[in-house]
Amino acid sequence: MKISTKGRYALRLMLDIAMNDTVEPVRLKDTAMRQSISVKYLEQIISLLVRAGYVKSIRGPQGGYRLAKKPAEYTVGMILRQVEGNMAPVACLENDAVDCERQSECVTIRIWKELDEAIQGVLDKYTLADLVNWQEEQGNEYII
Amino acid sequence: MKISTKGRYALRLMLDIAMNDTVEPVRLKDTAMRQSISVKYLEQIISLLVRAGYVKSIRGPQGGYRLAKKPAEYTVGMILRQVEGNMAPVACLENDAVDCERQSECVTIRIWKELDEAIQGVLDKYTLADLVNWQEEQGNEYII
DNA sequence: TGTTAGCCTAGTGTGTCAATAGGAAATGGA
DNA sequence: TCCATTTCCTATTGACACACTAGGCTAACA
Repeated sequence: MKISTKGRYALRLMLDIAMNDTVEPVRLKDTAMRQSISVKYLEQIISLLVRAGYVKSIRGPQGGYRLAKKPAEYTVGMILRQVEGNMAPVACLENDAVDCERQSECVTIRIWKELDEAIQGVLDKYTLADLVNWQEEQGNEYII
Repeated sequence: MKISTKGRYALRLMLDIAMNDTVEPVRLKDTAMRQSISVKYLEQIISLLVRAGYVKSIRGPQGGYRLAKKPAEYTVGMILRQVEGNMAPVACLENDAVDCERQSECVTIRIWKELDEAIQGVLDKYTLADLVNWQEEQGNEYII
């Protein structure tokens, strides 16, 4: 029951882009430095976000990445679901789940359903904008 | 972000014992039949529950397993945490976590903390007794 | 003393995780 | 036009966990 590095890094990556998008787009090289994650690994993660249309890329020198929309338009859940796949705690709650033959007599699914709702509830309650605000409130002056 | 079969089976196993504990203790062979899980795999899972003191074993012929306490005294979370290890969504929230060097500037941890509370909240809200009730309400007559 | 149960440890195939590696393609500047 | 920079794409790899299976041992009842 763990969120993988891919999911956690994706969130930090999106936050890093949100916070450093100035005149120039954000280069992965710089994000990699700031976040202590390899460029190569970030490339893989961001390709998922580009394909989803969450991030726009600009190639060549002075290229980089920009958010496609405003930070407030991305919930944490949207980002995690994009890179982690489904965030449901059991497979039978996934959209494309093959239905389980025990489903009719299954009572544990009630727990999993409520758990799923609780998880998605928290993850969709916050947006990138919230993270940006928190980061600005807290200790960001130290980093500059 | 998935609960493993070990966790899911443990819950079904405890529920099965709770529902079939009569004069004779519950044999794994029977649970295996009812739940469509191999005896060998159930043995491994139940050994974790015996060690935790959640289940008492009786050896020899007419042996089997009994719950050590009443169904209402086991929350779903207790059972899952026992076999799955920690149910925290990120490693840095575990009891014995080595502290992360980025922790002071980390804002994503606020999300993970709230997520963790939501998860434990749901899992500790229900007990085995609830599952027993649900099972009795619903379709249990079909199985008999 | 044999059968029936639980107890214990080892092994195994499969897959995912968490990266690293290498090169191709685009683009702006000298 | 060439070069440096940056994104894009695919392959590979080591480690580890997952989900079991297998085999033998021990306790207890009849």
